[in-house]
Amino acid sequence: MNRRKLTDEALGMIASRFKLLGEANRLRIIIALEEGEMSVNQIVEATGMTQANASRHLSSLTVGGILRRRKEGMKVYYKIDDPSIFEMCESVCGNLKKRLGAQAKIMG
Amino acid sequence: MNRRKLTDEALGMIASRFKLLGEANRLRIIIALEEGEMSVNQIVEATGMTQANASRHLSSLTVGGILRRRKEGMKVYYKIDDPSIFEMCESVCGNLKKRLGAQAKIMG
DNA sequence: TTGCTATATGATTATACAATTATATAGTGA
DNA sequence: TCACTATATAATTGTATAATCATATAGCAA
Repeated sequence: MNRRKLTDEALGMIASRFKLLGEANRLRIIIALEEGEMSVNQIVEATGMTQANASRHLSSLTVGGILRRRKEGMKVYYKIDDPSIFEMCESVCGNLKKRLGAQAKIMG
Repeated sequence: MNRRKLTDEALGMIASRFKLLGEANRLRIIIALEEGEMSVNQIVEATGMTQANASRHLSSLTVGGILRRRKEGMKVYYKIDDPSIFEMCESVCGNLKKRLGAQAKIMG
């Protein structure tokens, strides 16, 4: 494994992580979980997604290391495992506000 | 426009921004431009992409507010317009390292 | 066992989008 | 004008993936 290869691999991993955040429904899940741990059913209710769809997204977020899964009896609870994503969301939000503000200025 | 609608719209915008970063070739462009402004041809050489493909990605990065475009004679120069993306990349990198480190530990 | 609840997953469809090829546009000089 | 360079874009193709429906699995209770 040479240096160039490593760099490409790392790049792919970084891209994957961003891609994981690049979906409104997954962001909905993350935002819902900012309050704390929730069961799948609670997440389904909070986000308005179908159970199957929520389950799929929960799975990819967990594999991607953003969420953590805990099973208790019949229920499965998810929570944020990587709080740094909130900083990133804030960073994006801040920048969007700035851009929108600038646009609003242009529009008059 | 009610509050719920606004929230969905904002969510979509945030997701779009993350999605923009969720592509290895676009990250390649961004990393190349960390050094400073470059012409399209320079970017093509630096990243190894085809000219057409690079142009497409440059366009979406510009529309998305990440790059800025400047035309000078026959050439078009691009540069980073939103330096906050570097913080985000660092944040992701840091987290990946942590995760990989933990994995390495598990593997022994 | 049967039946119920909670979650996950297989199969399918539809859509988004990255990559490529060929071509168009714009700028420059002979 | 013609030829050349630099960049953008239309048309196409292939692939990834989000959403849905139906079903499977697991845990619990009667």
